Amino acid sequence: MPDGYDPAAFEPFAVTADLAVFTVREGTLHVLLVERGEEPYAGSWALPGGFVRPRESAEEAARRELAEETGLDADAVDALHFEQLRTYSAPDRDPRMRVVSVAFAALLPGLPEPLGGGDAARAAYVPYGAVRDLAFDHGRILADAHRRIGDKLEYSCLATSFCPPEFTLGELQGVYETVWDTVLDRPNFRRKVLATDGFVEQVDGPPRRDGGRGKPAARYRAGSAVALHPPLLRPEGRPA
Amino acid sequence: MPDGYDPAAFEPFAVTADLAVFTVREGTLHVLLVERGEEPYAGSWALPGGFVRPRESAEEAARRELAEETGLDADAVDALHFEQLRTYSAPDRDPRMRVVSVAFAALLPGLPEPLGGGDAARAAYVPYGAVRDLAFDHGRILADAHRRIGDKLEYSCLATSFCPPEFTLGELQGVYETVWDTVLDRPNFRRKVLATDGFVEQVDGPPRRDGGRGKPAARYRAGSAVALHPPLLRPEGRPA
DNA sequence: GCAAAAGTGTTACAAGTACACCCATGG
DNA sequence: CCATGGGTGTACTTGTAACACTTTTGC
Repeated sequence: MPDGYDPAAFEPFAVTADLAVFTVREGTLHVLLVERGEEPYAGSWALPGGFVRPRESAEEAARRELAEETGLDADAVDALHFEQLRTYSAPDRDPRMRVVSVAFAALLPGLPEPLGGGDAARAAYVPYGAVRDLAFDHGRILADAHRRIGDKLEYSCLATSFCPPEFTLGELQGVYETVWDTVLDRPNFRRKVLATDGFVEQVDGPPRRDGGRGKPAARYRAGSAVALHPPLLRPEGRPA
Repeated sequence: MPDGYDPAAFEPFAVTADLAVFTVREGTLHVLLVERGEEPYAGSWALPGGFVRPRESAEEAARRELAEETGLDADAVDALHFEQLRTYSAPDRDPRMRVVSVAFAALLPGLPEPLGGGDAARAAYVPYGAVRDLAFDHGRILADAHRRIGDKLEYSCLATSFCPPEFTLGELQGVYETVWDTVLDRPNFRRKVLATDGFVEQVDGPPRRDGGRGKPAARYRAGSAVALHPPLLRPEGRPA
């Protein structure tokens, strides 16, 4: 036993990994939520998550839980952007017992992934703006996650994680506009992205035809860069 | 009991709060370390920290532990900059039992604070560059904390937390140069800081005489701003 | 032809960089 | 009078914002 630790003197702590999973669908930011089946908060929506098992880290638990909830296979989940947010440890955050939650943010490309089987609980992608009254302190966690993702778009190449393997600059710009709820100048956005080494790289071959009107767009892949120097700052004064 | 949680099926988790406490002393970045008295890692240096108690959050535990280690009174500790870093949860990070550590970074103004009583263990401010072979994964935690503090100097007004209540712009610049291990252009630094509303505010009265040579410097206090728009970017290509 | 989306060019302005230079003080 | 640190001025370069304009497609 560690010095200063008397197991009998401490009520047990449980450790959970909770996830704020974002995706962009049809120009709207969505969050993956599950409906709780039991008290407390039965019938409320909550973030997906679960207990960290004895032989796994919080990161491993988060990936495992996400695979279970979404039905994605392990390889697909491994490829996703995952990021530890922070840990929520207020003593009363769960009325039943002492639960410390390590929160993660994850980004899904906006594909028509149906929610596979997984747990019996109902799960759905809910528009971010329509989310209300989550269970526990999950509303707070979700708000923190949203702020973090928005901030990270400024100085990292994160936005490509919201896109399928091949995408157009218009789609990439849509990610920024959706998460920031703002409108960007297309010519400037384009120059900025292309001027950043390793942010995106053009794919050879015929341009993208997605059924819509307008000129077909060139296709791009995510590049090898991670950081964005200089940053792509979000317009401050005028939020759309 | 929460659904899906069977206390008997899980070995107990212990939760600790560990601290990376930085201060600038005589132009060098220092970290507060404690010497371990017991196995494992007896005789090694480690980050200060301790177990989260049943009725406190990890943040409260961190502040309590810091007060105990440094001998600072509670009010002084409450005024310090505190920031949750991330949580370290690898199953084998402590060989004795399952310990999840919520890590924090804290900044002390560089005053000649002697280390008060506190625990029996030896504690010291160690130059950051001289730190080697910390116990557990504390080396990793400390490196993460250092990177985070350095990054935050760029886009927040954090640097004033390293300074006493009144300081000169030269001292503030010294904080940046010490943490980043670089040299900044004084005129540009000055303009940048003064151009940022609420970063610092000048104190009336006679200029600062600190015994040294040179023109006496005007004194400043930390302002009310928290963020730095636009950021004060660290020079990239030429470190020092 | 017209709307819609992609892509190019240009201009005006703000910000960051790299200096040269003057000021006040202690030794 | 000179070394040292504080403070001002300025030219140069880079990055951003705003906007006009051309191209290629579907209807």
